[in-house]
Amino acid sequence: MIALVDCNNFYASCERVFQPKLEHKPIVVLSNNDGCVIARSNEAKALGIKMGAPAFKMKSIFDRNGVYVFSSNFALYGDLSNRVMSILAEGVPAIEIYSIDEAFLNLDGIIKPLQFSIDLRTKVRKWTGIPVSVGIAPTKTLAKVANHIAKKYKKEGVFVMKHSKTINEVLKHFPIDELWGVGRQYAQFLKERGFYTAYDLANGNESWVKRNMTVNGLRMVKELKGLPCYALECESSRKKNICTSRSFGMDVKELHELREAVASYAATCAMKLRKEKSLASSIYVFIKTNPFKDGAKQYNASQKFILTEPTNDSMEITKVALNVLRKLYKKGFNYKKAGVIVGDIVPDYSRQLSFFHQQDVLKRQRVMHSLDYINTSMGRNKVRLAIQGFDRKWRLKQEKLSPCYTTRFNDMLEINVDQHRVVR
DNA sequence: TCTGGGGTCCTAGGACCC
DNA sequence: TCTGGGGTCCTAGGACCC
Repeated sequence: MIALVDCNNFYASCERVFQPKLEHKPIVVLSNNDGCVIARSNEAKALGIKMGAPAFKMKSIFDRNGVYVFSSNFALYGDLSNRVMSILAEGVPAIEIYSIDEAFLNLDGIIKPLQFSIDLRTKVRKWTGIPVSVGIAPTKTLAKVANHIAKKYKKEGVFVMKHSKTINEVLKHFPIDELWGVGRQYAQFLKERGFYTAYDLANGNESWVKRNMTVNGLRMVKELKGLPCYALECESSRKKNICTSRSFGMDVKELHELREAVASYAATCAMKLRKEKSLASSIYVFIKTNPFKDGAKQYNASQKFILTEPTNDSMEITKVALNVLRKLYKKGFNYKKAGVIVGDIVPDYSRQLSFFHQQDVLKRQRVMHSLDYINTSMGRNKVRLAIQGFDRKWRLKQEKLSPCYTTRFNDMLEINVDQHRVVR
């Protein structure tokens, strides 16, 4: 059996951990740049606040209902995620960390999955403050279904779906559009052809499904029937592309500002590559104007550059990215977003050093190593390329950022013991 | 004023190889 | 009359996930 453990309203729950007064209060977390709603507590969902809704359109609802609004604080969420995952990893033979707030667990050898999961859930809550739901079933797709049921209907937050009678009963009431692997397009397509529930799809004609929904659709049908098609992926696999992109906090017109931003994104990509022990062979840069601005002149441009030798050197990648940017840039537009994607990634041990540049490459590797060491121990961007800029006016808007309670000394929670009162 | 930021996989079609 | 059979690689586009 496979368990899917999913943190409830994860980002909102993270904000609550160090501010217990937010318990039972509506909370939303906004995307970068404080743009859209990307997480909601149950109370916020009950107010009808939709996932992905633009924050500025929701402002009156926020004000009227005393909604607590947060900018996203990924340092906090990432750290709490690591804590949850390490607790889950104890006591099961294998774990696949599927996303920041979800993990599949292999329950082989666990005799009482239900009691085990209830205990696990209590432990995670007690040790981290994060509430989780657990769905248990013979396949990943069914575990996802079970998790939905656990979260929605089960007080104890756990649901086991083992026997085909239970499975069929659940699938008959499970809307097709909530299935893992059915997005908006497939949902509409399937409904137009009379498939409304997971049960309808599970009993569909397999070759028809394969023809219309590719081999992935076929796998989904088999998994719904209890035949596993997706194994647990426990080794984190090497990324094939790495992207760093942001919207700007303001309109950006000038090349020198875009250069700061693109250089920063390129350097971040290089850092992510080094963290993965990978090298990239291609660098793709894009810039775009704001598509939501009515009547504004629009311009989107992008270009890929293939390197002669793969690299993860910040200076090299930045230099190439800036050369591409120079070709893309046109004066007279208000740019809203830019990004860098490094691709054609290979492991760093596969590097072929060129005969002529061997010494240079080794020297630069040492520089990069020192750079990472300083920035890891003393704070992000403590040492950076000058071109990345100093005032960085284009940076994100993050007006409602909570403290990094667990990852920054200055943000640590202070408790006044005498008065039994939390000071911060 | 104001609309996120990451990823993956599959397929078809074209170009090319022997 | 009749024109093979097996591949790979690349790209664009479309779907999905969190």
